[in-house]
Amino acid sequence: MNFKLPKNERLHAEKLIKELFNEGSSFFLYPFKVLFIQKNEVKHQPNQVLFSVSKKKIKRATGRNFIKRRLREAYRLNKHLLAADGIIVGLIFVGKAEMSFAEIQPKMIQVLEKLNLDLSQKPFSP
RNA sequence: CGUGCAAGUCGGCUUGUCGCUGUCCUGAAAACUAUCAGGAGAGAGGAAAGUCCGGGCAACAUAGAGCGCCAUACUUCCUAACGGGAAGGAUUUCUGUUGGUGACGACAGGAAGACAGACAGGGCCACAGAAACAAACCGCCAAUCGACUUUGUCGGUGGGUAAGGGUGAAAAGGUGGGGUAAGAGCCCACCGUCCGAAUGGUGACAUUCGGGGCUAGGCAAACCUUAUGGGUUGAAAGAUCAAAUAGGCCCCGGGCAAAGAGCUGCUCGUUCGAUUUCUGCUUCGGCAGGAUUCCGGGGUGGGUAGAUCGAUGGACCCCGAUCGCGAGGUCGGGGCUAGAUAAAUGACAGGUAUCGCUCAAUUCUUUGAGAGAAACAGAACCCGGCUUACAGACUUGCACUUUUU
RNA sequence: GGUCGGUUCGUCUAGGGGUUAGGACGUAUCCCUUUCACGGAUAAAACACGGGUUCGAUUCCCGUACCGACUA
Repeated sequence: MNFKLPKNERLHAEKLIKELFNEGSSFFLYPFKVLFIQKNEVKHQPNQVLFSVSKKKIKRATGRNFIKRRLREAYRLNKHLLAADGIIVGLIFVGKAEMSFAEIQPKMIQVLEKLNLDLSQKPFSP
């Protein structure tokens, strides 16, 4: 099983990020706000994911780095739950305190399962 | 041994699995960039932080001078530079000893500070107080006039007077003596202060001698003056390469003869044209070329997304010698030590060092087990400082307490 | 990343060295009214924090914390 997370599976293009925030669908699942959009022109290509932690919620840069690393780790170990189909996902951490990996991982699994369900219900996204 | 203060050093170590970002090597595919697999080796700090100063670097600007604005301000030195640092000076203050009737001084040790200028100028100094810069409210004093209970007291007049009172943060040099109607640097000695000279010191300044009677309240961290420095903007600076789409320009081919083009958000309307126009030839029927407009193709310039450089070998680090009180300088040898860009150092499972807590054993200070604690904090072009945050460990020096000798 | 500005009652603000820190809305009490509202009177309530300059600091200077604006 592929546990890698190279650069082409992380979202870094400014145009796609703007599109995600302006036109993507979203839902809350504490401690995350999840944004997602499915692009037809990049179908059957690897999914791209973006992690973000608010400066308002976590004041110290050290704490933000820890959260982002744990999010990345949780996604890396569980990304097989989501079919690779050109899905762009934004994971925004909205919790107030730092969380350990043992707390984050079950939440990440819930998020990916819910995302899979939503996408299968409406297969044709704009 | 313990506690406190100051200075300095360090800021856990390690095994396995799965991952992230550069570098090098090998292989695959490809031959412009770029991709994949495997291996080796590297991968946050003392403050990376705050962005408070200084410099490198880059672009732009730039005749000279002045005004303005900002910053700095004892001296000498260090440095690429600094508002940083070192050494020193004076001042203030604290402690101890000591001299003097006193004002005050001497010596030793410690601490502190943005420490130029208040006879360049204007300004401010609330309340209180007579008066806040050069002052007569109370008081003191002799003279003169008047009254009375006549050698004194009271009141008036024009004067003298800064010793005393009270107010205030601050009241016009201070102490002691002489002097006087009372007083006053009015006079003397000393202390302070100012001016000049000599000596010592690179200098800030110090010491000694002589003189002035003293003319000088505070605020410049308010305006200001003097001296010195500052061109502006910051790596998202700047340089190079460069898709797709839509414009610009050039070339080629084709269509058409008014079908159109411009103004306008759109309609109406309006302008140009409507014998399309211009040039040449002409047998006057037209023909050729160009312009305008539409369609298609090709090229080219700027430039967006994006990519590369800038950008990590440097005022670098370690060791030794040498010069200097020191900050630091010079010489020699060795080393290469993050380079990301929606932004890399992580996750999980153990072992171990440190710290106390609980339980058990025990030769009574050790052993074993258990559950914990472990700070401040994340490079963003790079350096030199400053400031702020910080669990704990170690080294050195000083002070104090207790015990033993 | 860089450059600037601000912090005053619960809220919005004035004051830029001088001792009661002012105003509006809000809050509380009383009056008015049969009652409520309106109106009137009174009261409580603040200079972000730590140093420094000064006789004296909300004001001037330095540092810290927090908030905001601009810059592509």
